[in-house]
Amino acid sequence: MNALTALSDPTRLRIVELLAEDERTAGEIASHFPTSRPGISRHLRVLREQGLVQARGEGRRRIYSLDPEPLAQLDAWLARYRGFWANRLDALETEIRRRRRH
Amino acid sequence: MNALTALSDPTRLRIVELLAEDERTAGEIASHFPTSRPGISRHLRVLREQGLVQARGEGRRRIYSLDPEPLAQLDAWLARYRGFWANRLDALETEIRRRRRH
DNA sequence: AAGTTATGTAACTGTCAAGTTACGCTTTCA
DNA sequence: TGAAAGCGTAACTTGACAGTTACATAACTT
Repeated sequence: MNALTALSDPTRLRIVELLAEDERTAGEIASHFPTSRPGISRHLRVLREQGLVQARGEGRRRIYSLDPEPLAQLDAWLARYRGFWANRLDALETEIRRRRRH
Repeated sequence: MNALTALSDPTRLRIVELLAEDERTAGEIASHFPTSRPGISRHLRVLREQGLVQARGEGRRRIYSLDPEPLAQLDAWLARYRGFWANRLDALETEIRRRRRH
């Protein structure tokens, strides 16, 4: 559940939200925060290491995009406990999900 | 998204999993970890403060149980991005969810 | 070629949180 | 009633991490 540790920082959480909208360069991302650019660079590194984002180089800039895999994992983890706050519609969701697992 | 910070610690994550099975006393919980009992006590405090667990006193012991609310919130947050790893069945889920919001 | 832009890394600092031991309080039991 | 059981809090230590400034590198631009 590495997504949890990566997302526990509010800045990184926000970065993920930004990248969910659209991919962005490191600079664009940094411009959304009061934090210095190197600081953001390190956050991006953490997100990369945890597999939450991917970076591809394009000329002198690096374009970051979201990699949903860890989020999907987190979602799967949560699904196990979804019964706790379930109502009928949620039960249906769970059923769908269970069935898809084949 | 306070669940994220609370669950970023692996011990606390495990505690939540334990309490998802069944409610337990502080001592029972602590017995599952190498950490000292006071250490666990502090983790429980964090979980309490973030609303993830509830404690009720029963004689000289405290019985902890899971409060799913923050997990439900986290689930709702994730739902916004579920499209990223979606297939058709997931799209149906989203639709259900959206509709329930009334 | 020289300067500027885009980005990452290095080294340092300060804060916070998780761990420990020692202690205190309340409840049970012999 | 005194001892033990069950928990929590206090005070301290230590390690991790987010933030900063300074520097390095690579790629456009003129």
